[in-house]
Amino acid sequence: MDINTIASMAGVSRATVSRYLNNGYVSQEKRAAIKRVIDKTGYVPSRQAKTLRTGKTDVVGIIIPKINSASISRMVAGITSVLNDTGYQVLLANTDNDAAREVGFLKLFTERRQVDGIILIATVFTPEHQAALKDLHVPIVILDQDLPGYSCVHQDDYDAACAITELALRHASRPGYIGVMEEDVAAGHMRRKGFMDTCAAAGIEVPEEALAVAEFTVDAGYTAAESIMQARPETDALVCATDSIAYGALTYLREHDIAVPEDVQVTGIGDGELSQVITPRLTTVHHHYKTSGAEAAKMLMGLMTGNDSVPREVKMGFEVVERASTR
Amino acid sequence: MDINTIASMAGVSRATVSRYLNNGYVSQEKRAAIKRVIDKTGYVPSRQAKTLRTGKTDVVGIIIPKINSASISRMVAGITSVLNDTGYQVLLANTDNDAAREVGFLKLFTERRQVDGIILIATVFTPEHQAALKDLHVPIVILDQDLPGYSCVHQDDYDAACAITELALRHASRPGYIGVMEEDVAAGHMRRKGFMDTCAAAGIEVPEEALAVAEFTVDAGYTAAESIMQARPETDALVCATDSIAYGALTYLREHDIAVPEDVQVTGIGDGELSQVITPRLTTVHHHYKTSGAEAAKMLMGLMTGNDSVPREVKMGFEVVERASTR
DNA sequence: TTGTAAGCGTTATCAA
DNA sequence: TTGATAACGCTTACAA
Repeated sequence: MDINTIASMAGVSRATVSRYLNNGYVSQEKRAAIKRVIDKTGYVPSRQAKTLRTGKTDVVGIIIPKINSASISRMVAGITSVLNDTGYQVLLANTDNDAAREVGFLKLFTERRQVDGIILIATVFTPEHQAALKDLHVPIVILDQDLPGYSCVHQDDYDAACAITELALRHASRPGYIGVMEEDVAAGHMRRKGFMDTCAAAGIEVPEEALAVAEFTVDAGYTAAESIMQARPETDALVCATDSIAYGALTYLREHDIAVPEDVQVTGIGDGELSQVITPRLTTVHHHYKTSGAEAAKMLMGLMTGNDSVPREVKMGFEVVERASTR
Repeated sequence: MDINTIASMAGVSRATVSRYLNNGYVSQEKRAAIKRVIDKTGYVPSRQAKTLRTGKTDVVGIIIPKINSASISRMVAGITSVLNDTGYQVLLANTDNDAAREVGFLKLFTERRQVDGIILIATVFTPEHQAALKDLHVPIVILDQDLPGYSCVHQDDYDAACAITELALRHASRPGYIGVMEEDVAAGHMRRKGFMDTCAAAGIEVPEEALAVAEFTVDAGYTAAESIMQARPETDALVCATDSIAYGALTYLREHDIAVPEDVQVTGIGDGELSQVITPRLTTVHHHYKTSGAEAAKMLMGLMTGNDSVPREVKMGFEVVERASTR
């Protein structure tokens, strides 16, 4: 069932059918005849052939480090919600936290000309990333990370960390910090810097042993809290780079009968669905992850349609959510 | 940069280059010459053209009701982990819990011949689903639901519900149940049936007001727990169809100073990452979601390569995880 | 072992 | 407003 079949059944040339399918420029009679045949046969044009001819795929590639993460899945939900409504489909690449694979998919998508645009949720940017980004010949939007020179949508990590640290410092003077790797500029570097700067501004010097680095998991949060509390038992606040890490810290403190928030305050960043469910309910920063995904998708649409060709950077707002894990 | 360019640069015909790219049957010299040219130019064959010619897309479509759900994202992670290693790519369709869209994507994927196979994580099966499934001309695997006649991978929902209910009944005689819609055979009907049958076997009659139906969310769990506890304050156990619902129930009980597990026991099903983090740690059933996703992907691979053409049903095992929310 | 030639199903250009 | 005709970039008989 191809365009030729339809054309002959409708008694027109295939060029006319093609016009019917696309712009228009077809007389009423022919239009009706073609419509009738298509309705009857259920003909659907071949995507591949169209793509081969036009170069447009109507697919956008999205590259993510991990799917089963609360923040990332919220961003993906935001992306798909706007893409669904615009006729684009989503090719999903999950790198499993492997930065090399990230570059691999970047190349794959563009070399094979499989996508009209890309949304990249990255953690680190290696020189290989930079090179691959340079070679891209489709528009790209970086999500959740701020890479100068590229269109991106990201959280206000520095200010969020400052705000939550300030809140913790209202009733604490010996804070500890559990962060993630510095190479992750957004969640690692910026949040840590926000914490450190705020402490410094308050005249507080944070000793080395009150600083820990963890993975993005509950277990890692547990272990990091343990190491800080053992090295410096007088710690009276644990500021954590993510909610998951904070969950782990809370678990450690509870198991060791350290009262939260009386003895030690705990804060997170991100505001996962469960932060208001754990005990004590977690004070954190609400980030608009889903909205940022939608924003990125809209921005990419703009770039793909060529309306919007200047790179823009969108920094999302946030809200401090004060709950029971701080005083 | 197409196959003709490479051919003429290497001094061979494009058929030879094509052979080089695919099966073989090329002399050593030509092979070397072609390799040199390809290495130098970085030529990558066009996917579209290949697909147009061969009909194979090397893409599998996956249809899911929701991305930001712990169980679903674990299944997707399992799927992508095996697909990544086999050279297939993933076209992702998120229906946002809209069953009509589910059918829409099913049709879209196959009519456009965009995928070589489909994995469907569905909740309900309407007559439209059945019709669309009939019309499919690519292999499909149903994940997390048992649809007779089709290849599927699903959890042992009935036995899991029985097991967890039995555990709760060791120290309870007036249990309540918070389920999800019956139309969802796996999570709705089977789990509820497991609960009811186990109660009946224990000689317990569960009154109407101790039965609630909720959405798959924490908030819905809270509300449902509220309605049961108000209608029947002597309730001494709340068996919940999912962990999220159980989180909500725990929150309600805590806010109303009802001791868990002393006054009311609470159980979930699914074992999300956070179930061991909340207070009290949740007794639940561990389902191997990620593994089931991987299993489904492998099964689909078998169907697509034509090795495995008989539909198979895989029922995953489970483990009861006894923690602090039961006695 | 290699080359020629005929498609795969579209869209776009150009005349009519 | 319509219809030939030439691509788009590849694979695969078939013949050499």
